[in-house]
Amino acid sequence: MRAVARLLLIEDDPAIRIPLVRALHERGHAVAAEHTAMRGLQACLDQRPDLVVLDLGLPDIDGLELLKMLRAVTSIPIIIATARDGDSEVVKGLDAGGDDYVVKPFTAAQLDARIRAVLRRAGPGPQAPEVIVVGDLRVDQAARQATLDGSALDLTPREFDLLLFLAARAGQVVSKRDILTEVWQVPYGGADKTVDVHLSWLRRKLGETASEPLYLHTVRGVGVRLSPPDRR
Amino acid sequence: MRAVARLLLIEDDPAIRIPLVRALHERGHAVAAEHTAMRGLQACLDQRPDLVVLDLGLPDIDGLELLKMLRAVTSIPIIIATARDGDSEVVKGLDAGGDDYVVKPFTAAQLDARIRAVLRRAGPGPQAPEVIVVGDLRVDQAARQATLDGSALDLTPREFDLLLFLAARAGQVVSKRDILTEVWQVPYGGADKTVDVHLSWLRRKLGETASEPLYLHTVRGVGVRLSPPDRR
DNA sequence: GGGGGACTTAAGGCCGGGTTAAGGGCCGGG
DNA sequence: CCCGGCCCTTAACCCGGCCTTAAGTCCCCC
Repeated sequence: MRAVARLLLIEDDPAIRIPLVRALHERGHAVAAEHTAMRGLQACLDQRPDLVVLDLGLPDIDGLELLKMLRAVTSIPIIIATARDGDSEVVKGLDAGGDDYVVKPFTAAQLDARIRAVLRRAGPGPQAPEVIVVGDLRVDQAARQATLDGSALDLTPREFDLLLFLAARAGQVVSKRDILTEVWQVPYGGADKTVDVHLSWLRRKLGETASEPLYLHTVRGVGVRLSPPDRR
Repeated sequence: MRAVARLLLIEDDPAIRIPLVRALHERGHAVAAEHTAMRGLQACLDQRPDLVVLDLGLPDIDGLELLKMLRAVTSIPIIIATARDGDSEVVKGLDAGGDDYVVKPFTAAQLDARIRAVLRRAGPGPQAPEVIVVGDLRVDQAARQATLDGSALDLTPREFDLLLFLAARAGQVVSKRDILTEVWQVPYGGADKTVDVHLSWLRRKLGETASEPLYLHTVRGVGVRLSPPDRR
């Protein structure tokens, strides 16, 4: 787990927000705070926090709507912290994608414990081993280095990120939209030709072309898949 | 996610246990129940449930101790459901390894929502490859790849969609009307000849013809059925 | 024997993806 | 502070394959 978790608190009431930021900070978290849904959404995309604490009663957009918007683009852990204590509210909040739901008033100690519980479960997430091996391709995450048949590949940062993303999902088809949002960190953009260009360069460095693929198989209409070459 | 989650409820009070088992079962879970910590531990090791709902006030061993014992050997999601509502109790429960903490009395709806939230986050364990197998034919949904006798089939997007649609309904006759609306996504079109053409190409790639079918059996006047070849 | 549904093959248009080249921005070094 | 290089983006063009439409033939069933 990360030494210090980066939290984002989205809460409009200063009487709650300010002391809560202080309390969470004292408990060893790095805390950012926003007071509207739109600013919270923006901060979420910019900062990529480890966890979001979300109030439902926001001035501009209802928190449930914001939650659904966030869930459309990210799987960041989200804890709902709100005054709405109705049973159906809790169910709706959790089903909309919330990881936990605490009702005001709550103590900082309990919120902190719930934060730690959620982070513990979400943390390792998609088990990211140090080095991913696909066929004769090795991708070393920590060293940010990839080798093919034992010889190092000279990759640019984006190329490595792209290769790492694909290697972590080896055997599965990945859409270019997913690549764009996850690797390029853009919420939604039409210009996915950039991905094509980088794929092309990656292919060249892998010693293959789109028409004679070894590792990067394009699945027309869907995306690309990284899988070991057919030995025949 | 699994079609149906296998839950284990550890709760000594029959006045709570019995209706709760019933309520969770009605909500689509497979529920087992134990009334002591030791039996719960044993059941946990034997059955390997997908999630445990744990009461803290058990007759033989305190629930917190049981939680720590479980955490020493497994990472199964555990939701604590108890009457102890003290703040420090919640913190201790979560820090001991609980994934969530609900205080009695709670509704079955809320517990169910929390169960779903925790399961969603704990996710499909290692991996859940969605592969459909019919005879020597394998259809891998995530990889969008089909293999026959172990060798990969080179299918076009529509061909794969068609094969997947049929494989998901293996053994059943599917009308071309259904294929047209589901695979081609057209509300209603008379030109279902396109389906015939694709079926023909699919047959060729499967190494069969309509007169010598292996997997794709046409049912005249009704539609087509995908089923394993007769071994002779 | 006739009719109709089904299968196959052929041809053409269209769209998605690949590759290359040029331009601009950022960063490090001189 | 300036310069140079690397890297990313954008744009343009090309290419190939896939889907559709059309037409012909077969075969089953009436």
